[in-house]
Amino acid sequence: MDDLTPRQQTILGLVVREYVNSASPVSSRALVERYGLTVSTATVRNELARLEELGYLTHPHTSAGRVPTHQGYRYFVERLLGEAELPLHERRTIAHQFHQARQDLEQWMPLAASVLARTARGAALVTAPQATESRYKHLQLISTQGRLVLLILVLRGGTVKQQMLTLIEPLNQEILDEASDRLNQLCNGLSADEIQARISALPSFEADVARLVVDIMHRTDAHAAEPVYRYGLSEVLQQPEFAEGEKAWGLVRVMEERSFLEAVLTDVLSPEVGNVRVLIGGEGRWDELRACSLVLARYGVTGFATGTLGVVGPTRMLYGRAISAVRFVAGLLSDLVYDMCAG
Amino acid sequence: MDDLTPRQQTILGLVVREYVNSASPVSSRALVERYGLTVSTATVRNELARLEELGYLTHPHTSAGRVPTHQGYRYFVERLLGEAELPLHERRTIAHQFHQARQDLEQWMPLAASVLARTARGAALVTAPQATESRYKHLQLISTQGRLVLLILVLRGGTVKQQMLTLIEPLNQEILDEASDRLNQLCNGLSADEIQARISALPSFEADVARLVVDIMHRTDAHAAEPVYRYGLSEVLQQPEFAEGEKAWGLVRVMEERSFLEAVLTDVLSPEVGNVRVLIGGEGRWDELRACSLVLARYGVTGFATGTLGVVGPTRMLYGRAISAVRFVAGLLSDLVYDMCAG
DNA sequence: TTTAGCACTCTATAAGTGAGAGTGCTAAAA
DNA sequence: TTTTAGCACTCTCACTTATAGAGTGCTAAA
Repeated sequence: MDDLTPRQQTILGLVVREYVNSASPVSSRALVERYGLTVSTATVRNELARLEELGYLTHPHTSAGRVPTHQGYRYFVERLLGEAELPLHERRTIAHQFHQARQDLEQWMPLAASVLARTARGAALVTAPQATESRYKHLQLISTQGRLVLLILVLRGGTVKQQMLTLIEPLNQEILDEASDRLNQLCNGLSADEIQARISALPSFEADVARLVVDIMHRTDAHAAEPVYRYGLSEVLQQPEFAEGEKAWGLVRVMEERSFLEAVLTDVLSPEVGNVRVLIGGEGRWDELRACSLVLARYGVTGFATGTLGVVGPTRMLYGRAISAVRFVAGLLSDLVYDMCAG
Repeated sequence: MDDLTPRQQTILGLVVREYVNSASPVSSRALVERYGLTVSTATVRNELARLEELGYLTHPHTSAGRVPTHQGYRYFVERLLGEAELPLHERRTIAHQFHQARQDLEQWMPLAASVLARTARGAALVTAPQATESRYKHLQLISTQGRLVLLILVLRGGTVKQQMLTLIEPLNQEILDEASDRLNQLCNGLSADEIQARISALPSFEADVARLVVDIMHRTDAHAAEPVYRYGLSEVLQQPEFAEGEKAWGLVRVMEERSFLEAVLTDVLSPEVGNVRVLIGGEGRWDELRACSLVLARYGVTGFATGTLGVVGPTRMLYGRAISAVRFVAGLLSDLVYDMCAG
């Protein structure tokens, strides 16, 4: 993968841009006319042929224009796309929306998804932040009726888990309060294993509750089921490349099938909060995603709680917008998580 | 809409069944051969022509077989489909799965969605149960860091709301506990408006918290944002009728766009828990849904908390399975809600 | 190295053809 | 009166053929 001449870079960039706009193969004439190049179409054709030899472009057929290959998009994303930010007014609007929802934890995720989808013009995915290792913060037992008790467990990082609990014999609220008070004092800030180690010292009812708590925390750590927020799938499916349903399956699967998303995420993103990553056309590993690109990032605070967010679209995607939108929203969410985690 | 002769009913039923299986227009010969009718194809043809005159069937073109119209499906669903239940072994399997998840509140909804989708062979939608009028049950204030406090509000019916709260000056956990204890004693079982009426009698900090609580409860009652659980969209999109993307838009929209779903639900279902309702081809009111049918039901306990669930698929849907699956799962969820609400 | 010019290739579109599926109608049979 | 056999008719589907146009690749000159 030798380096391209400046002119080749310009032309590759223009082909990508033009193709992203028009959704149809780009001809040498279109490039010269629309972008006012100072060379002739023949020259452009020579360069296009060279770029094709190098693997950055293809031909759907002999007499069609050029279309970027995955490698072409990759080069575009990594070398030709600056670190542009979203325009100031968009950043302002988004920041404002998040500021308004600042207090309302449950709004963060759906808001992030819808903002991301609209800004990046793709389908957005956001997973709730998940503590690296869950740590006990607070427990509440609420008597419901007879022997049914609602257990509410708050973990560090703001995760709240609820579960039903059936007692062998009815207990009134005061006894429940005493038990939860004792557990709260004992377990504050501990991990599942640390609580486990202390169970034997507890009276029988508290021990039962503690066992359940440990169980919930283990399940949480195995990140079995933090919800995924989605938005914008229907918009993306209207793109011409998905007119025949088959092309869209991979996209719908990654949006819907948890295990598939999980596989892609663990493969593409490191567990640390870091840079935005781009997965183009499944990158050889996921054939269903041949027609899609994903722009992904982890947000949150490494070591406390992290989540992921991203944009899914056709490979013919507005990478610039998508990347800056993902970066910006990830930053906002990280700030919110930071506020929560510092405590 | 006069009544059909028994033979016409039989034939209409067979056309629907055969079309649902084969996904292509049904000819008179196919009916006679595959279902061993004791009349000739010509007789069947006469009946088919009559059924078409009456509006139950159509012709894609002169020399194609018959396809049911929306009216045809409607007649099939209302008159020809018995009140069949799912086979025992499926009911057992499903009941078992719910029994296992009995304790784990957060699992109910996703479980219901996936069971429903698999059983009814369609895309499933489930909304969390929502109290008719939310009633205060329990409040917890948890100090996080400095002036940030996590407020957890439990409502009757098992809804848990969480929200951040920024204090003017830091307060330690004991003071917070005292405040929440006082509010818990005062507000237990009250509605938002009843709490509102008592705010003036409270000391300033408690009053602030109570105002926030009232706000949250009002927002909840306006059912702004109870989550919707989905499952099985990708399967449905593989049906031949959605091969060209356009037909699928309506289906994807109803699965994804909250406001659209809301509109359909309020139009089709009464607020009371009741029978399963079927919406065929948008029933004239939603053009986007021309190619889809919805099988919907409300579950829960009228007057306490209700939610909705349903199956979305092509009009060429297994109505029998879908209806019995929706009815069965709605029953199971209602039982679970009943257990919660009785307290 | 660039460019003008031109032959060449391939698609997209339309039009035409024949086979086959399935109907609708008619007239006879039950 | 209902059912049925028979047959003409219609329309789609798959395949072929023809044509126009877009866009390239190559060659030879600037």
